Amino acid sequence: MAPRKRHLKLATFNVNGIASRLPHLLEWLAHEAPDIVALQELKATDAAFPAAAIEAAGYGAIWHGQSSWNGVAILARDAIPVENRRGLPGDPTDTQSRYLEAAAHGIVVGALYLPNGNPQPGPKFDYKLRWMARLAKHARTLVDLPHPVVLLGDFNVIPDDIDVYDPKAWRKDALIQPEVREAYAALLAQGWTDALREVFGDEVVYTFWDYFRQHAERDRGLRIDHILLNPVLAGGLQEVGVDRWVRLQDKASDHAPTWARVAVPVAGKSR
DNA sequence: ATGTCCTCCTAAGGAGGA
Repeated sequence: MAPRKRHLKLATFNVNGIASRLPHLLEWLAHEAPDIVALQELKATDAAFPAAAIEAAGYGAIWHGQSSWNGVAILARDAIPVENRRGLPGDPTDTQSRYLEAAAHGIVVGALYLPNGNPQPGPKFDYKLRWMARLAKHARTLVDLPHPVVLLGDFNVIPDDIDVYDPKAWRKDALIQPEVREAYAALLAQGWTDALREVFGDEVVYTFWDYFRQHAERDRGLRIDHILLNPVLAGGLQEVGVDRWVRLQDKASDHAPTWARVAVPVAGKSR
């Protein structure tokens, strides 16, 4: 008998303020029914997280908030994520809420909001590079696990020139600097599969459009929200997508929900 | 160089971040 599999939709969405984006989030959850969701830029304290509304929508959640900035969460449809860790190891003085890790639906989920790093050069860029080094060190402990692992979120990295509408316009930006691209490439080289690039091949796909000059309407965007699969999970990659309709709504976040559909063996039924 | 949107602080716009 063939091993039984089930399909899971894994998504990441930088909401740019959970308080102002809650209606969009709930509409998107109802419409697309992702199984696992990583949220970034909650811009809210733990107490202000709208757990009741999200639970009413059918999702269990864990979150790591912070006043004004940052803030990440993991949602699971009809399940409560089991938390593994909050915060990346390697710097006890780092107080920014940017990493949360949990198990849900049989998958290890590392949800991250990588530092923007602008202006560059400067202390914020240095922090970005240090954070990426810490991420790589931790990711190394996850990639070869015998379980499915996904590392997803707003990476604030433009991996290649195809991932930005105008590389020259962004050449001084932290998201495109050679050190940042090299750090991202080195992370992938551990054995992670960049799900969107894997499926899109040499086709352009964006996940973020800034608020200036009607860039969303004109489709002048960046690909900076990424979904990385370890080898166990990459074998089941089926389909990817970006829900651009969410970005084109009124009062939208500057990011669109980005997702990958994967097939995973049902626990205990396959070998 | 510019533009736009979100949050906080605290009562009206300004600062800081992206």
